[in-house]
Order: sequence, then C-alpha cells, then structure tokens
Amino acid sequence: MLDTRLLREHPDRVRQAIAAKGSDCDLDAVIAADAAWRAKVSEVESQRARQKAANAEMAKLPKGTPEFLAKVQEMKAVSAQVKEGEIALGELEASARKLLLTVPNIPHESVPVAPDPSGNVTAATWGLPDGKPGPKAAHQIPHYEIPWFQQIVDFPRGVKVTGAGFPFYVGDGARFVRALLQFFLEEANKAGYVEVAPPVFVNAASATATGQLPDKEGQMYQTVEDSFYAVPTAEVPLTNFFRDEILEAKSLPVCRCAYTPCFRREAGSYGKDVRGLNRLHQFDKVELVKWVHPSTSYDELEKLRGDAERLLQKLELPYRVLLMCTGDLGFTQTKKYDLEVWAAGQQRWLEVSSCSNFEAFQARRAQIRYRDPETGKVEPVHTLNGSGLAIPRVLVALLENNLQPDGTVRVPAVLRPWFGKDSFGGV
RNA sequence: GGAGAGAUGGCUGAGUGGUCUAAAGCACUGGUUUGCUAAACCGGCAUACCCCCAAAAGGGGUAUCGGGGGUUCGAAUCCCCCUCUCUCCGCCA
Repeated sequence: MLDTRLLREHPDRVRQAIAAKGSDCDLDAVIAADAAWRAKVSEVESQRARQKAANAEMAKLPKGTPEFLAKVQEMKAVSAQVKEGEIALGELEASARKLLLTVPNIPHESVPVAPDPSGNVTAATWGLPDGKPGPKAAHQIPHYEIPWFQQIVDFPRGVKVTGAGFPFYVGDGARFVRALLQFFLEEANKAGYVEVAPPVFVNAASATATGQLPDKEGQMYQTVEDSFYAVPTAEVPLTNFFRDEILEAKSLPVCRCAYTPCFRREAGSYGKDVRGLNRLHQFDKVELVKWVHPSTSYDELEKLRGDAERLLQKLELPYRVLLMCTGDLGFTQTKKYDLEVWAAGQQRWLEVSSCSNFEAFQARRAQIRYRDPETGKVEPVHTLNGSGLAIPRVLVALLENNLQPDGTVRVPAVLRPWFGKDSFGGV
C-alpha cells in the first residue's frame, strides 16, 4: 500500500511505476475514489460536530422541558442525516481502499526499466569458470534420473499419502534436509538474525498484511473449519509478528530468521519445471526478515543478499545473482535480487533465494512503525526479506553438481558436522 | 468439548445513558528546587484520518474504551452476534 499523499501530490511518479511494472492499475480511478471519499468525510464530520454540540447543550437542560423536547425533535433529523452519511462514507472508504490496494509499489531508481525477464541484469556470478555455466558434473544427469534418487526421495508414497508434490524424504535424504536446515539456521544466527519458530498457519489479517490476500488466495491452502491459511513462506508469520506495533527507533534494525515448511498450491504450474524436486507443494525453507530504518534499507538489502550468497559459497555451489528489472518485479517490491544456483545435471538455473526491499509498502499495510526520536513522529519502518535458503533446490544442485564418477555424491565440508558423512548415494 | 468470569490508554485501574474533552496511580519525559543521588513541586504524555496553511511550525475538526451490528436526540455504559483471555471440569503430545 502506498502513501495516499504520494498519489495526491505526485501522481506522475506513481503512473510511471505502474507503466514500468506493466500493471493494469487504473490510477485515475484510484485518485477519483480518494477524492470522493475525502469530500464525504468533511461533510459527515461537520454534521457530527453539530450533533456533539447539541448533546452538550441538552446535557444542561432539565429533561422533559419544552426546550429539551424541541431539541430532541431537531436532532432527530440530524441523527438521521448522520446515519445516512456514515453508510455512504463507509462505502466510499471501502471502495477507495480497495482501489488503493491495486496500486503497485514504486521501483527504486537503480532498477533497470524493462518489460520482461530479458531485462534482468546479472549482478554477480560465483564459481563459474569464465563466468559461464559449469563446472561440468561427472555425469550430466538430472537429479531425478540418478538411479538411487527414489530411495532418498519417495514421490509415489507421497502421492499415495497426500498427493503430487508432497514427497517423503527417506534415510540420507531426510538426514540431508536436516543437515541443510541446521547449517542455514546456524549461519543465520551467526549473521545476527534472531531465530524464531513461528506458527505455520496464519489468519486472514496476517495474509492480507503481507500481500497474499486478496489476490493470491488461490495459491494458499486453507483450513475448512477455522479459515486459516497454511503459510506459503515464513515471511508471513515473521513479518506479522510486529503488526500494529510501534517499535523503538533504537531497536532497529531488527533481524530475524525462521525455518518453516512452506505450502504452495502452485495452481497452473505444469510441465518440465515440476519434475523431481524443482517445484513442490510443500518444501522447507529458512527465511530472513529485517525491519529497518528507512534511511538504511538499501544498504540492508545488499547485506541481506550477501548473507544469502555466503551460504552458496560455503556450499561450494556455482550461482548467479540477478537484479530483477521493473517488469519482473513483484507488486510489492521496490528492488529484488534473485539468487540462482546452477544445476549441472539439468543444465539450468534454479532460484534458491529472492531478496527484496519493500520499503514502507508492507509496513504501511501491516501498521508496523517506529517513533523518530528527533521529531517524535511515527513513521512506517522499511521491511526486507530473503530466503536463506530454499532446501529442495539446494539439494538438487548438490546432487547434480557433486555427483561423482562412482555414482556417489560428495557432501560439502560445511555440512559434514550435521550430516555425519562425507558422501552418500551409490547403488 | 462443557460451565462460569472478563476485555477501558505503555501498565494498574475507576467509571451502569448526557461537560467522559475517560478519574487516579505507575512508567516515561520536560522544568523548578537542591553538594550528588534521591525526593518534592509544576507541566507534558495515544493513534488514525479530514480541513486550514505553498510547506514547515501551528491551528480547527472527527473517530477510537476487544471487533461488528442494534436501541437512543445522545452509548465505555443498555441489547444481540463474533473474537480473544482467565478460572474450573473433561480430553490430550
């Protein structure tokens, strides 16, 4: 949600952003609805002021006197007007807010302007000889074609027990998932993110605050009896922790991390993308979230990106960092880096982290603010988040890149304390 | 799941239809006094939105006593629904 003052005072900047993001938001309608609402506010409030003044007078009059009764009669009409006005005002407000929620966030000036993903810029690469994809795996085999893969990740049993996209990890598969989780959480702790174990179901207010509702309802699993939503990412419960609160300026930045399973319906995803572990309905992820002072949010974004990159470096996995162009930015983001790991077996990039700055967009909607100690004013904080990291795709990259000629997979040194072995697999 | 009690500002807590513009205390904070600390005294102390002002400063207004609806000229107060919390019972890792 943008600040309405920006819409009123600098509609051109907003119009530019809408065009750059390729949004179909009708800004004129948003502004017209806001103006209509404001006009009605003034009208209704002045009527209410009249009502209050009359109440004060009547409090002093003895009840039942002719003057008193005359006032009652007079105020009956005003009361009816106010009631009518309030209904109209409620409708105008709801429609203005609904329209306001369709306005996308404004891209940062450092974001390349382009209509589609071809405009994304490679900001960095790591571990690629000559900056090109590689190194070559011993055998160029997609993870789902490794002979023993089904022994550590069991899809048919997942289908039987739940459905497609809900695999079982078995034996070394399960141990490997746990090793990655431990590693990611430890690294996040060391980097200063306080660990949180959040609820994995959230209510509608929380899903609205972080932007999953109203538009992306179809992407979330819902409970039948209680109208809860299974979290699509730990970002949702984590960011909502401070919803409707005012933080101390000196407590900023607040950095937190959480592991949760993530549940996504992925409606409309088919084909090659979804083979093996590439895309699942349930997967494990560690998420990093920051609440920061507005003046620091772009520095914090770079740090966040660095924290996520370091994980891939320690795992010795080649990757690239994409600075997303305006056309590939989400509705709520002002700037976003995607970290894509190279999966040698499939010869393709897999997104394992997405680090975003939302500026005040989420904070305004979620009412997360801080008090400026100098002015005493209350302002929305800036929020950021990034994955650190998504487990299954990291597992994919490790399986495909570290596959040895003898059919086993080498375990990176940093995982050995958690995994307990330096290789696994083989027939 | 059953029965009962409750929800008022950062916190404690008064307030059962009309200056509630929400008492009082605590906490926080500014000042005065005072060797220091402390105390005492005086003052300040919410959030959101609208309007005035080019803007800031400042001023005016409206709303908010868990949420929503109702009764009434007027609701923190009366009625209904919902949510949450607490106590007891039952069940349970």
